[in-house]
Amino acid sequence: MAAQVRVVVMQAGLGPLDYAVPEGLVLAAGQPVQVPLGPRTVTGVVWDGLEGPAFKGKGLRAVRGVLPVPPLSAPLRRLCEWVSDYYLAPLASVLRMVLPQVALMGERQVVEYRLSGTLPARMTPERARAMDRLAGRSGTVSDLARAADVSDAVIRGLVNAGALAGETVSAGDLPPPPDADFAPPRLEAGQAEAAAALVGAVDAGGFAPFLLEGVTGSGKTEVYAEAIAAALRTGGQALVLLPEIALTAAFMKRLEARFGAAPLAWHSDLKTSARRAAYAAIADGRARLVVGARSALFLPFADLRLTVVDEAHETSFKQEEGVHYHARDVAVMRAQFEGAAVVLASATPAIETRVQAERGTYRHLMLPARYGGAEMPAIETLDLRRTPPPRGRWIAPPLASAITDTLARGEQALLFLNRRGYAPLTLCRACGERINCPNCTAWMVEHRLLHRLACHHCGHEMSVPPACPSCGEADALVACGPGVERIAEEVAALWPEARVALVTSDTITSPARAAALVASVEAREIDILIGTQLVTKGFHFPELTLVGVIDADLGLSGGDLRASERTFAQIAQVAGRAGRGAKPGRVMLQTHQPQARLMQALVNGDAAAFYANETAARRDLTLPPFGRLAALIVSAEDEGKARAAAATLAAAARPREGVQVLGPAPAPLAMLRGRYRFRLLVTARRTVPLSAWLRDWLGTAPPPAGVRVTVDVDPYSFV
DNA sequence: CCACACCCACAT
DNA sequence: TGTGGGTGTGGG
Repeated sequence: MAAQVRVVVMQAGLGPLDYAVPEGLVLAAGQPVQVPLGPRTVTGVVWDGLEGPAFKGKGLRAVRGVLPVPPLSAPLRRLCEWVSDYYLAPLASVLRMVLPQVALMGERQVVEYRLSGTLPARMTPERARAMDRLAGRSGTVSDLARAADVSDAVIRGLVNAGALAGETVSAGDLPPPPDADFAPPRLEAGQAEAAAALVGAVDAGGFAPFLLEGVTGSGKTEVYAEAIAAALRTGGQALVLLPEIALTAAFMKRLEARFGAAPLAWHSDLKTSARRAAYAAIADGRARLVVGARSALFLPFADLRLTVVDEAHETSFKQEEGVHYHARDVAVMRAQFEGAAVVLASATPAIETRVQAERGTYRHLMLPARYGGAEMPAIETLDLRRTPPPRGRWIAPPLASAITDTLARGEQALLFLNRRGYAPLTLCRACGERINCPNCTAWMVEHRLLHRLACHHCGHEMSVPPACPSCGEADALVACGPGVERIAEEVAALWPEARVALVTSDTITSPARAAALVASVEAREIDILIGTQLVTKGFHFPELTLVGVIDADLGLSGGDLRASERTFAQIAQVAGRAGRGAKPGRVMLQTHQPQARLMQALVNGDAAAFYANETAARRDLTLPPFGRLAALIVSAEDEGKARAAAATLAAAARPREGVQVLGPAPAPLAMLRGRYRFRLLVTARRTVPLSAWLRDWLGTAPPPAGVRVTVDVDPYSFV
């Protein structure tokens, strides 16, 4: 009998398919291949150990050929299976994260374009926009289209018009290898002890999960860098996952200083050629130290000895589209399959992670003090009920005078408000109309810098209408509430001479922009930073001594089970930006409830009490990690259809001890991208095999045409 | 996921 | 009689 193999084709909804192996072809498990599927040739991966009856029809078709990449390793295949199983995603969807299209093209030459300096004969708004955004960039047509947020046709038009010049390049060069012993730091006693534990685990090999906890500025990076050094010395690879790739520039510099060579960065901004080279180098083990966002977790490392999840409490590690996985949890699973060490590093670990450490599942390493003798900043609340800001302003007098003092001393201040844009709501003074997104149940957010209203959920944009769209009254629209742009306006009015930088995902759009920002802050060219959560992460500015939190209560509203934990972490993180150098830091929290437990814990530096209380509350209510949750969103363009499908699905649930199905209820975002949404929430005891139960349930109740059901196991977002 | 067949509505 | 859009299905 001729040899045959089972192949997972990268087509969601299709199970594994059997193919004949042509004479003379040797196919290892994990090998990416091309196979015929109906009239087409598609990509798939040879897979081992998949259940299911073999194809019994006649005329088994044969594998067409092998793709020029090495087979996916057994640990990576087991990880894919686990992710698929746990998060209820088709194996094909998981494979799409492992094998980005570009990885499969092998060594090939590509043409990269850059602005030539000549202007096209005909200029259009799209062309102008593209050229504006492409200054200083190069890449393939599709890279540039993505970077400029225009279609390929615009880029091709510019190429034909001579405004972009092409150059044929081969796959990019790799950075030189890092040197484990290039510049080892002097560690303080507590740091050295933690580092020794990590190094010991890396040297010993085998699965070893750690929680590395230390206040902001306690030197966690230096500690886990020793574990990276150990992984490098064994000849293996190390991966550092960061929550936000935009702010990695400064981080990369620190690692470069330690290891004498820049790590390999893996992020969505990579050009095609660089991405392909990086993929190949990671797969054959030449790339030794990789830094990336959560997608880097699925790279085909040849010999991964250590994964570090930095800022492991960050909720942005939870993927909210496609496969709804949590990178922190998947990192731990990958380490388990690889037989490797994994370090979750954080100043404010998530309750899930703390509980794992308490249970002894993770080893808990604690760094008690700030590094180099720096003190923790003094945190105080500022009662907005007693000293409110003047009408139409958001900075209360005590914070304003603290800023004035800080500027007078020549030091830097940071104002934090986790809200992009100018104002979250535009209201008609005449009729009370609120400007909503046409596709979502959400307000349109004014972005005054762009002269636009934007929906932060679906991306819908419109210009600010001159008159109320409802009653037609002219000049009646007013901006309500503050966003960071509005704070910047207020700052400009109060301190006209101060140099201000606005730090949001709208202004820091690339690692290059982030690097430029860091450089200008370090060079003392900036006096006041104003930012969203982007500024809470990883910055180290010695001259920054004052942090003002514009609205410490923001984020506490809404029925999110992690709301107060997340707020605590966010404020603790942004507070940690203050006083990291020799000068002491001061933090002011503007709040309407200074007596609240959360505010008191921040003021008293009593994280332990806060977390103990939160943990007890979760335990009492059997919420994660003491119970399990899954959220299902049933959506359709027709509201009635979505509602009916959700009800049918709920009714089809098979009763089981310890499992409860709640709902359906309209989802908090009742309409998103033009689809009506209903939500079901499943609660289960920790001992229930939730994923299997969900799969069984959903398998028996397929949704009708036009209705989509998305499953979110361990949900973080409750909209 | 995606190509294709099939059906129905509507235009020519 | 043609055609375009929605729907359903098979694919090894």
